[in-house]
Amino acid sequence: MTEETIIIEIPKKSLPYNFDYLLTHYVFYPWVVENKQLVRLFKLDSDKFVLIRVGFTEKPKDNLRVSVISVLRLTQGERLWLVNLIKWMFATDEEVEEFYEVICQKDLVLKAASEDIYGAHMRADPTVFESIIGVIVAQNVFFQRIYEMTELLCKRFGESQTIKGRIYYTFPTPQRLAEAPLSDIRTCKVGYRDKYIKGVAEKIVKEDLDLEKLKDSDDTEKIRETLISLPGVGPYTADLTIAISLKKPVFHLDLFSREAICTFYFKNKKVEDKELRKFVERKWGKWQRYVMLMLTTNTDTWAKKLNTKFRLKSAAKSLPVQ
DNA sequence: TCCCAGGGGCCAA
DNA sequence: TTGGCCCATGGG
Repeated sequence: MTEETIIIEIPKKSLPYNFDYLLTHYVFYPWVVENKQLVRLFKLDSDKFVLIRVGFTEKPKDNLRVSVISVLRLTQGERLWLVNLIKWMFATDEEVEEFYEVICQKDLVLKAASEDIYGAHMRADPTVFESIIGVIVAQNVFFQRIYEMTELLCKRFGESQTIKGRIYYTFPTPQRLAEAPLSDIRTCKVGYRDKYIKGVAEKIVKEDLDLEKLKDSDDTEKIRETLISLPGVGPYTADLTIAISLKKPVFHLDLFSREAICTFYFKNKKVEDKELRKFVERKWGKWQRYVMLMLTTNTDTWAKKLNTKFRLKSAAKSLPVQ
């Protein structure tokens, strides 16, 4: 068992950086929060298990402080791979200053929405597959339930390691979910989504798809088509996956985001999807996915500042973990 | 009990 | 192409 600490500097141009936001919002399994650190287990291609604990230090400047525990010593290449993955997941190179200091300041709604999570960077999943499963699980349920579903999936189909007396899980691989009986997946309380989860996994395995390659493409229309060809993936799942996993400038329309846009920008009037898309793309361009993050995070809370009632309850805040 | 939820597949017009 | 229904599960 080896342990080392890696410091990842957050470039000045990427500030402000709100780490507290990451500790308290959208913390889905296999991520867990321990002692103000985001903790999770990975299995590398070389089959080595690695536990990372990502924390934050402000002095002498804003850094991610990552503690890496591995059963077998990592090679230089593996360490580099891990650092790049963490930078990607924690969006340390995303230059959000213009968004928070300019875009949000000149818009009353975004100003209210951004106050409590000012400087938030959008955390990305390590793989596109994980994002797809995460979004499928979010279809047609109160968002609060996806915390439980992802936890059950990881505990049932992920691999585990016990480190310092605690047990940690990896996110399930496509292989593992592809070979699982539907009834086993169903035990994770995912309901009718069992066949979507297995279906996506099966297609990836059978057709030897490499969804990570999509990160290199800028043809979002093509990417969208590719994703929608997967079972259980429609426009919502594809768009949200592209936004959170591929970091392309798109946004997702769902019951929640439609209602948010119509409430705050169209005086509660119902508006066609086509028009909503045009409106968002034109108004916010490359920042549209950050705008959607603001509009859909803790909406019912900040709406009060605008003397507006918002019907739906946002479940962006994860339940407090010990 | 019924209704609804941060959709997608399917099938009839 | 569009509109309705169904699909599990859990909370109000």
